[in-house]
Amino acid sequence: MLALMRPQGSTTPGSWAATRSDPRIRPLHDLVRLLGGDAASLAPADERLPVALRRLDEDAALVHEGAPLHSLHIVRCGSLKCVRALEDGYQQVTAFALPGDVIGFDGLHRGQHIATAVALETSTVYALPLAGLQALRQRCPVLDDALQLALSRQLASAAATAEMLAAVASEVRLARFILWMAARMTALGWSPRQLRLRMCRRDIASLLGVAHETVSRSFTTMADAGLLKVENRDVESLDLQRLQARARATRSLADGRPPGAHPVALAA
Amino acid sequence: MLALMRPQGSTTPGSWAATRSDPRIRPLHDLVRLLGGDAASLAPADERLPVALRRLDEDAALVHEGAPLHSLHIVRCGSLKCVRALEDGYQQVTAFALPGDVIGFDGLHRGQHIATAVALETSTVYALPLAGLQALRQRCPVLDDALQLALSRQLASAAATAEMLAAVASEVRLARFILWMAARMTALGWSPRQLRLRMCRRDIASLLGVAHETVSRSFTTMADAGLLKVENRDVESLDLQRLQARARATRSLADGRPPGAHPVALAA
DNA sequence: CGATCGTTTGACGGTGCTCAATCACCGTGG
DNA sequence: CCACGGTGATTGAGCACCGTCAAACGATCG
Repeated sequence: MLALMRPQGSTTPGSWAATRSDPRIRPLHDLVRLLGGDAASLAPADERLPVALRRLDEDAALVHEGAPLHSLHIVRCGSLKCVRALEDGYQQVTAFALPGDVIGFDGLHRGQHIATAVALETSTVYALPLAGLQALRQRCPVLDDALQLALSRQLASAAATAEMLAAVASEVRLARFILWMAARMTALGWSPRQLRLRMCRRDIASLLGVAHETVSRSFTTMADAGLLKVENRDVESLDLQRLQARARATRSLADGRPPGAHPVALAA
Repeated sequence: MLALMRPQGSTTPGSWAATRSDPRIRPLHDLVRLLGGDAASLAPADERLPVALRRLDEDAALVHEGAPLHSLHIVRCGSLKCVRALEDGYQQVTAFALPGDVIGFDGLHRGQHIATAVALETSTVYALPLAGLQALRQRCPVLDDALQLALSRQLASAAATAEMLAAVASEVRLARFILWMAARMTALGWSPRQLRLRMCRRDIASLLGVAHETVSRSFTTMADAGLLKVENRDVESLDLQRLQARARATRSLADGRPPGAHPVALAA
C-alpha cells in the first residue's frame, strides 16, 4: 500500500549516496515526532515504516502550482516559500514553511497544487504519497492524529497570515511578522530573539502586501527606535515588550504618546 | 442562547419535513452530501446515523473565542462571520462561513476556539462532538474523506482571503471580494451575479483591512464605472469581464493602460 | 576586480485613513 | 400619523502614509 516512491532528487545523485542507511528514507516515528504526535504510542510494528525523504537545494522547487497533487509533503528541516502567480505575472508569496509544516494539503480538493513551493535554503521534506495515505492513516491512528493537529496548526497559521495583512500600517505588519516568526522559532526550540530570515525583502514585502522599499524603511525605523537590530537578514529583537505594543497598534506610530485614551474600539 | 423556535422555513425546499422527526437531528448522509462527499457509498447502516443540528438566530454566537473546543461545526444553511478580538479592542473579521464550511477545526491544536462565530442571519449548523469523532471517522471512511476535502477547501479559502488582503489597492481588494463571494455562490448553486451580502460594510472593511468608508467609496466608484449595481447590501455584477480585470490589477485603476510592459515579475 | 543582485535611502505624488456631516431606513413611542 | 433616536451607508475635506521612480550602496560570486 504505502508506495515507496523514489524521490526524484534534485541533488546530484551520486554524491550523497547512502553509506549505511539510505538517507532518503526515515522511519515513521521520526515524522510523527516532528508533527508533535505521540510517537511513543506507535505500534512497534509501525514505528519503523519507511517514509520517503526528499532533499532540496536552495531555489529548487518542491512542487509547482497547478501540477497534479501526488504527495503530501512535510518540511523536516530548512524552509520554503509558497508562491502563487497572480495572473498578471506578479508573484504573490502566500506562506513560509518551516519544519513541521504541511505542504500540499490545500490542493487536495482540486487534485492539484495551489502554490509553488521553493526552498529558501538546503532543505529536506517528507513525502507521503496520497495513494495509500488513507490506508496508512487507518493503520496508524497516531499518525492520523498528528496529521490532524498539523493541519489545524496550518489553518491557524493561515489566520495569522491574514491577521498580519489586516493591519493597516506597514510598520505594524512588519512587527507582527517578526513576532510571528519569533513565535514559530520558539515552537521549534530556537531562540525567539535571534532571527535569521532566509527570504529576501521582496518576499517579505509580498507576503505582507507592501512595497519592498517599505519593508526596508520599516526595518530601519524600528531599528532606530531600539526595537530591533537589523543586519541584512539577521534580525535581533531588542525589546519584545515594545515590539508587541507596536504590533498591537491598529494605527501606526503615535510614538509621542498622547496619553489620551485610544481613539479606536470598533464594531461588533 | 440556543433559542429553539418554530422554523418557519419556506426557505429550504427540505422535503425532509421537520414535522415527523426531531428538527435538531439530521441523518449523516445529509451532512456527507453537504460536504461534497460520496453519500451514495455510505454503508446503509451508517447513512442514517444521527447528527446534531443547531439553530441560530441572527447575531447569536455559535462559539466564543477562547472557549474550549467541544465540537466541530459545519454550516448547513445561513451564514456566519468569524471575528477575533485584537487585544486592543478592535474586532477583526477573519472569515465569512457559508454552507459547507467547517468552523472550529483551526482550534484543534490548542483545544480552544480561535475565533468567535456569529450568525449573520438565521442559520443552522451541524455539530460533530470531538469525543467520538475519530471513531466515527474510522467507521465511515466516506465521512472522513468528505471532512478532509472540506478542510482542504477551508485551507484554500484562507489562502484566498490572504490574496484579497495582499492586493495593494482597496478597490482591487473589494473587486476580489465580490468575485470570491460570487465564486462561492456558484459553488453553492446560486447565481454568481446576484449577491445578497449579509454583513455590514464595517465587517467587509475589517476582512479586507480597509476603512469602512473606503468600502463605500469603492462600491460607488465601481458602480459609476458600470461594473456593479449596488443597492445597500444587494450587489449585482454587471460586467464580470471588467470586474475580473480590476481584480487582477496589482495596482489600482489606470484603466487607460500605459502600455509599458509590466514592471513586475519577481523572484524565484 | 567587475557584474549582478539585494538593500537602503531620497523625493514626489496619490491613495486612503481620520474626522465629520448628511442621508436613508428602522422600530419605538407619543 | 409623525417626531424621535439609533444604526448603517454615503459623501466631503484635509493630510499623512506609502507606492512609484530613481540612485547610491553593499554583498556575493565568478
